[in-house]
Amino acid sequence: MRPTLADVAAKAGVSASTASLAFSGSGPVSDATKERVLAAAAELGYGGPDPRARSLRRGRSGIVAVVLAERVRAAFLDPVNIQMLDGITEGIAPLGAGLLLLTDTGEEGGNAVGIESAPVDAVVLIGCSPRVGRSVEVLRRRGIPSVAIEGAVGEDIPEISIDNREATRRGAEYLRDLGHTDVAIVTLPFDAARTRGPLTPELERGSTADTASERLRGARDVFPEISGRVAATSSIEEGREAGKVLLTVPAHRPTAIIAQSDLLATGVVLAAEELGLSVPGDLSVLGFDGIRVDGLQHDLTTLEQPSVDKGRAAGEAVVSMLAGEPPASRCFTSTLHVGDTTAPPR
Amino acid sequence: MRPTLADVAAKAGVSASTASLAFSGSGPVSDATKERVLAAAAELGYGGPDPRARSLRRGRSGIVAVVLAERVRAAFLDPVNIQMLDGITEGIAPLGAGLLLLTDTGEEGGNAVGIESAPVDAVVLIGCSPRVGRSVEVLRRRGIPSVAIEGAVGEDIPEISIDNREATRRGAEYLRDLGHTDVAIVTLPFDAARTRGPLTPELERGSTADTASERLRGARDVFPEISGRVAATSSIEEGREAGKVLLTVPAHRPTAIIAQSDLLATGVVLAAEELGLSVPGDLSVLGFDGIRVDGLQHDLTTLEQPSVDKGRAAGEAVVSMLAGEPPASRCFTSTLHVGDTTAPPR
DNA sequence: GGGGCGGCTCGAATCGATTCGACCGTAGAA
DNA sequence: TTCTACGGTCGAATCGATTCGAGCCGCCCC
Repeated sequence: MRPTLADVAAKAGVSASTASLAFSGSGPVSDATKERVLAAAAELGYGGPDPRARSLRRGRSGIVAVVLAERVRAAFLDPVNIQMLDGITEGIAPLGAGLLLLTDTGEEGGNAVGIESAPVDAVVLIGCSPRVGRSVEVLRRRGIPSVAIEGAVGEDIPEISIDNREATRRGAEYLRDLGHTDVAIVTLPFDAARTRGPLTPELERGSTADTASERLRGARDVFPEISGRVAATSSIEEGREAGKVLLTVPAHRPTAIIAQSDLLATGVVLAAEELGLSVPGDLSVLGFDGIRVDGLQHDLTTLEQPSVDKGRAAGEAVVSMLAGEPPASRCFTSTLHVGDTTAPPR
Repeated sequence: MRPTLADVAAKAGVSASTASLAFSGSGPVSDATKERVLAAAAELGYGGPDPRARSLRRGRSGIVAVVLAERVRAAFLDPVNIQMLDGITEGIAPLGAGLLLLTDTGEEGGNAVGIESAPVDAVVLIGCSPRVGRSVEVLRRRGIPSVAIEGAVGEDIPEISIDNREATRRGAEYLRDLGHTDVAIVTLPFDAARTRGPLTPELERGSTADTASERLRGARDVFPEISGRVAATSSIEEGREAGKVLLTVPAHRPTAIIAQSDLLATGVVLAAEELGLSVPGDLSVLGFDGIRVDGLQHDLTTLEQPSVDKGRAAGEAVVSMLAGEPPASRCFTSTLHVGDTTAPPR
């Protein structure tokens, strides 16, 4: 058996309470006693108070969960997510808590630790679908503060978002003002199944992804008849594929493409160039996010969103909720960055 | 007060033990009773057993910690780390555990949850310095299985590594066989302070980074007099800066540069091209890792290491240690991938 | 010398669930 | 009819630490 605090206390000739005081540092303990306890601990090979017991008693575990909508590798492919993660880290810094990575991939398999069974103090949901509703209900019951970034999951949980629709509209207006009328779109996936393919009314109607829907609405505000492709995820590769399909219909080739993420936009640019089209000469491309895509030769025209701020806001939100303050949603605004991937149509 | 299992049991008219059985599913409970308990729980707004209490009693928390050597954002900049993370996820899948992200950034500040105070079942250290030695000692005392990836941290903790020295040597030999004699190197940082600058004997001597040291040795095996620059981190930007410095000394410009990571190598390629040098015509560049750098026009000549496998092996190692099996180290081998960034010198 | 006060230490309750062995009633077997 | 077996339930101990109020002791001051 591994030694416990009680063993250490016994060895040091003090009570368990005193030994606890000696370890936690707080509370009045004479130096002599403290030293005796520490010595006893060292001798017994005691590794300090068990975090499990401590967290039960204290009611805090020092862990904040981050729930991703997709598997870890996929999520981290997009720098936006990493930036948000970084922001969250900053936001919860006063808590000194660790980040527990969880994924919202359908039901939890068997013994899998999910949102419901992890000893966490708070939860940040990133881009989660309403599918997590049931889990969120459990969190509410347990009184675990939760915040959602981009994704409405429940009434009383605050949401950190951006002006997806308005931002996209501004971008679309910019394209229109340049003279574009023939515009296509490459969207993020609409459902949990991440169906790839043409943009159909069914897909739109069955959408569980607010971000994709809102950005699409913004585009429709300016180009009501816009059509396009739905990507399976936010990646350069997906963008390239979608771009190829959209651009190899010469009869009706668009003069501009709105992509719902910079990664997708980058893919579209690459697809265009592979097809011998010049950007922005033959094709204008508008992105979304404002990340710097490593290696892309262009300065993407895009809607810059404050990813790190979003993460930080989410972190700060759970901190204040943990402190008993009421939850507060927050909406950031994006700004149009005009780069060199947009120009008037030929 | 939030309801507890006892409250639910009372409401349902059963004992706490029976209620527990009803929730955990295991154990013989009549359907009628189970239903009554669940109904009582629903009525009371009970959110299921408290994970904290459960983990204390069971002795397992369902959480595996991953300790990174640098802050989250920095670590995830390098795809190698993400790949390893993904591998770890696969490796520990049978555990169904969540991944707790922790960083080894010096001492733990105040209330910060560190390796020592987090309720984890196992720990995977990634590229950590011996600085974590003290924490590892605590883990040993607590009997928490630990594994290190690339970084010797203690005698009895198994290490998952690759043949850093031999691999680099093979790469260097390849360069030598191509005819290069004037070769420089861009290394990963040698110390926790991440000092950037020229490669000096002091830096080398004070190294706490095995990976950088071993790869350097491998290069020295072939080019004993090799000199170069130390980067502050593995990134394209750092590689570019180092490359610029190395290549703007025309009097003694190297014909080949060995970079200790693909990100650094990419930066070197970009630096060369910015200076009007052609790769591989004027300069050969050798990388390390075998990641596909998004957007780089070249097919990097590099030493491919099995990152995902490393992560998976680490995950499997902690799983087997958790099952009581003795720890086992493992060393993978890297293979030279010849791309289009190396050629004989002019 | 007595009262009071302050600093340290101790007991005991508590956090919330899990689990093992005991117990009970009934049904089937001998 | 009695014994066995078994499904179902309950009590009580346990996991390991924290915390609050009480108590003890010594010292200072009147």
